[in-house]
Amino acid sequence: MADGRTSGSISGENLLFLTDEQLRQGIEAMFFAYRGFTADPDRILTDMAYGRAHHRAIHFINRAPGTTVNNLLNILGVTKQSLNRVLRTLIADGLVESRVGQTDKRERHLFLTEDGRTLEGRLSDAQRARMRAAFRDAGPDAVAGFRTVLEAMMDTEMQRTYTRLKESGA
Amino acid sequence: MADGRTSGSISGENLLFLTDEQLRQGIEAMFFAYRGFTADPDRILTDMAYGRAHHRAIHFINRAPGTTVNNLLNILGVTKQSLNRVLRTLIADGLVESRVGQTDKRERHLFLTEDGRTLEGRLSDAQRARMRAAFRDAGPDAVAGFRTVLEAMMDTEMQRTYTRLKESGA
DNA sequence: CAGTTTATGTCAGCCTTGTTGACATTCCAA
DNA sequence: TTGGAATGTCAACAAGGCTGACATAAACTG
Repeated sequence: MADGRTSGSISGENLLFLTDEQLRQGIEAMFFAYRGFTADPDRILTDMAYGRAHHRAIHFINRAPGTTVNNLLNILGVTKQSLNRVLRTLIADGLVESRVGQTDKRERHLFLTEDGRTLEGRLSDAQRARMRAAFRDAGPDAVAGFRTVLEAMMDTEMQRTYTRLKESGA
Repeated sequence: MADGRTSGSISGENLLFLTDEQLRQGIEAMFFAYRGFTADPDRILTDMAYGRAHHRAIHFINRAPGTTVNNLLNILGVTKQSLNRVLRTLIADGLVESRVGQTDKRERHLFLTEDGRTLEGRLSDAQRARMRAAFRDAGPDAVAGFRTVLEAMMDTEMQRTYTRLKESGA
């Protein structure tokens, strides 16, 4: 199967979109598009002393204010030690506030400060601008397909996290 | 506009797919899906002493055998120093062969060895399997939309590279 | 055709961000 | 009340980005 020309052509249906060549194009599209996806916020971040990891933390703290470190860990899929380094700098720089939980004092609840929200807005605006342009160029049907495929590419665990965030949103 | 509810609702058309909330969901879908996209090859690679950078190099050398280092640099969008570290280990381990150009002796042309092709197959199979499952679940129309949006998300320079590769393919 | 400029690739060293291991604090249940 | 589980922090290391300095080959220029 490694170099078979079509991988799903056993059936009689029109499965030409499942040929290895089509899949490879999808893989490469994913690779190049992700670069574009991160390019604009990355540019903003390197001007300050931050990286993509800081952006991710800021994004999800903004999305779910008061979230715990542990919850953020599950969303981001990194180790707590790795996240901790990022959080430490964000807290030290006054962009994130960490409050000890009142019911469970082991927990730290995370919030963006005013400065944090300002930076979040800058980063979001940049990233959304590109996404908006892409969505508008592609049209609503293409966008629906885009999201369907992306969801199907996630692990079930990620899907659940994604859906939970989605539903908490609007 | 940073926290406006809709960003494109000036027009009378049905532009509800361009609301900030929809864009944010697209952003998060991209984030989670990319994790899934890289998860399977990553697992294979960490067993050996390689990382995602090695995978990318192997992928595109396989895609365009005989490519020069400089060409690969443009495709991957990293610095030559960064790529060089990866190439050096791949060559040392006998997965990639580097031949001095005959017309222009400054150039090095890159090829996968037999072992290199074997690893490439393993990685490709893993990544394609997930992509195939996602494509099949989503169906051909969704896949078309997926690719349309991803292409619209690339910089024009990347789009050109992507298209060139695509057309050289089948 | 000699000297300079350009193209290409390599080496050294730094930074971000991932990893594992060790540990302090807090909570809860036996 | 004490021992284990949960939560978060600190230290040290590895991968893979980056810039800067440099060697060599090719191309250009007077």
